[in-house]
Amino acid sequence: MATDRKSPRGPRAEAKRELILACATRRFAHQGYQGTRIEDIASELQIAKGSIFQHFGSKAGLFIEVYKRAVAALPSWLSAPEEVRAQGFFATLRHWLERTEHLVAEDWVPYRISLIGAYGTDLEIKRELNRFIVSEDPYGTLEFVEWGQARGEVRTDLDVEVIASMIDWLTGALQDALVTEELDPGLFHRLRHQPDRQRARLEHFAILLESAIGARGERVG
Amino acid sequence: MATDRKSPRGPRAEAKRELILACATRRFAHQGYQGTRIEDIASELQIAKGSIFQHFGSKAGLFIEVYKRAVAALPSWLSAPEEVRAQGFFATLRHWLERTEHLVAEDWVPYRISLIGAYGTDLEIKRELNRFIVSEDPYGTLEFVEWGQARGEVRTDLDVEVIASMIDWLTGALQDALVTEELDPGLFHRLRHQPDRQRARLEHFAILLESAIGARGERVG
DNA sequence: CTCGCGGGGTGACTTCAGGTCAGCTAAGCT
DNA sequence: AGCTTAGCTGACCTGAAGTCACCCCGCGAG
Repeated sequence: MATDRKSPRGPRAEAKRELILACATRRFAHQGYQGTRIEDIASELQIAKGSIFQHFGSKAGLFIEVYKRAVAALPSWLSAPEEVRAQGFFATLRHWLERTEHLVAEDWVPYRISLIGAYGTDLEIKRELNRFIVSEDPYGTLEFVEWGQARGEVRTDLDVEVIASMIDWLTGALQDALVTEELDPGLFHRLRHQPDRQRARLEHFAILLESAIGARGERVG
Repeated sequence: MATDRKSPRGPRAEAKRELILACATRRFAHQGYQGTRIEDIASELQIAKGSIFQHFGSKAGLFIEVYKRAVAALPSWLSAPEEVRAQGFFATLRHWLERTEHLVAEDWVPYRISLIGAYGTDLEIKRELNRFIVSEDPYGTLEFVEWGQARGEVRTDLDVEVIASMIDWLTGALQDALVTEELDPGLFHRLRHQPDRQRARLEHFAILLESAIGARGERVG
């Protein structure tokens, strides 16, 4: 698929990498993966196309780098303000659910990149991205769940991985539905002009999650 | 993107459409979207490449058709055997969760196509597929949820759409994790040689779903 | 039986974007 | 100033999607 020449490593090269990444991030977010042409990035930056391949090996390599940065820039569960965390696990979870729409409005780009990584490339790339997510756990979901268990708010009768996966899958899908109409099964974009009903829907998901993983649902066994 | 010439409609043409779809389905399932070349399909069938474009307009058009068929071939929730349904909503849900691995082993192809449609193409195509899923509801999740509510097993204090979306998202993600290691955050493929532990994990998800949407969790108010 | 017609098939050709590489430029060292 | 080498360049290559002018063949009319 790609060149295996070692990419430039000097300090001068680092600055250029940043430039390329910034430009690529913007273009991927707006045009999608297929819609972004390496040639365009090069000409926007007034550099040669070959240069980009020198640095990132391939279009896929460039996207993977863009993705890692974007995802790392998204907030982790436990990075909520102290006073929110003090109110507990589900308050923290609600805090992020409610903030998602604001955060998306403020800076749409990393959410969009994360979404394009999830759905808009191909399985080869997806495998790579998934490896990254699993090994880095950038949102710190596992830690978050363990924290909730330690506080006695989250059930402890099921494997942490199972609970964390459920949270990741559900909140990920929710986020995607909020970011892009294409992925919304009619839950939010159909209520574009009724923000209070949108918020009610988010609260419904919070209720579902709380019922699912809250310690109250625990089975005696 | 594609040709807009009207595709052949005669009865003779129909047979050829079927041939192309069958071959394309197999190749998409095995090689993925990007990895499948129209040229190869044509030469396998001993027909001209142009012929395929005549029928389906573009590679994307061909895939969308393949996807619709594959998804329509998957079982809907309420198509479970009578004796299973008689045991109720969550028994039916468990029935499908447990059967997924068998069904996948028996005929991997439609699951794989559904997965490739979900993650392995691009957002343009995904929009089209999502429209299909939303408008056709091929698994009948909405109906299934209403049936569960009518039996008094599923909570009625939240919108049906919200509950149905949760089921679709979660069981979809589960299915994908079972079908393809690339999408598994380590829940199943790591336990490849311990089928009983895999089954336990599935049961854990069933428990989570039951806690989430069961009528027991309903809030008074 | 032949002729004309049109649905459908054909494959060489065009386009276009990712990827390559032999040579070049310039920054830094001696 | 001369040497070395990291990093840049852009013409070129490749490979796959998509196009289209032409052909073929089945069929009904004469």
